[in-house]
Amino acid sequence: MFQLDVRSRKPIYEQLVDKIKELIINRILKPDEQLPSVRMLSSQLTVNPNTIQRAYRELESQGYLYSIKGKGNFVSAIESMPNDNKLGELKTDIQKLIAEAIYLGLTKEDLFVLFDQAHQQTKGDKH
Amino acid sequence: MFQLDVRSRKPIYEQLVDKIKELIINRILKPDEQLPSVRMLSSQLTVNPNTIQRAYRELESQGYLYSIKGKGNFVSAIESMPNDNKLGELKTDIQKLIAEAIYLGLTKEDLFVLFDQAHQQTKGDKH
DNA sequence: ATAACTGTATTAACAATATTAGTACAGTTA
DNA sequence: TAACTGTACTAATATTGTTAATACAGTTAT
Repeated sequence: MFQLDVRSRKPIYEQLVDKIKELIINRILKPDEQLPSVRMLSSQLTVNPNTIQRAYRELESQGYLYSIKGKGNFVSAIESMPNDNKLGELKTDIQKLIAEAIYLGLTKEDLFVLFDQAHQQTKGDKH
Repeated sequence: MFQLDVRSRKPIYEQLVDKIKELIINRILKPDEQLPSVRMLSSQLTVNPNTIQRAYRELESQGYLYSIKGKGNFVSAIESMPNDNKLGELKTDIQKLIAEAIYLGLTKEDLFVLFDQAHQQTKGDKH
């Protein structure tokens, strides 16, 4: 399910957060779908359970997951997410990267392509 | 010249890299312009010289600065930068963020606004 | 040539953090 | 009750960011 790079400078729990978030964004994991349990995933990835739990907790605080004690961790419905400031912060981040990319030669057309590709990923399996 | 947050989880040298890169991208620092010396900036910011040097070295390896021993650190000309892969990596990063933002409701029009704003920043004082 | 700047390198020490390990407790389900 | 879930806590270790002190090398002006 996951490919981790234990030698990376990026912490394992952050890699996990990124990967899982990606699966949710690309609708591979659907709302209310259950994630692997902390212990199962930890043994699959040969990583400490605490590390998995930390990733799940982080995703929960970001609104991508909700957890029920004794049952498991589940994907949040988009509507139930704290959408308010999150999109604004993302826009700020995107704008910074765009500014840098423009400096290096990015055109408006390039950006269109990126949008369309991203759009396909996130909505591709909607129907 | 800079505002640092020593209590941030983000390392000081990374904050420096980001700030200086921003000044270069927004053409506040022009090509071949000299940056403050390692020791001057370190005493201004009350930060260890090694930390400043690390930021400069990082920016140099990214192609934004070049350094001459005994003279100082200077802003690279855009033409002399290793443009090749850098823009490609940026595009990948941008696309990831856009995908996440789309999931949270970003529209194509939103993205246009971001582009235009970024474009103004980077080209605003060109004439 | 000397003085006073520049960048660069190296070593040691400290603090914060990521990760592992082990254990324990609490809720759910069959 | 048994076996699964999440959660909490403490301790030990490894890595990394940061500081500190020192030294060396190139540049520039006097």
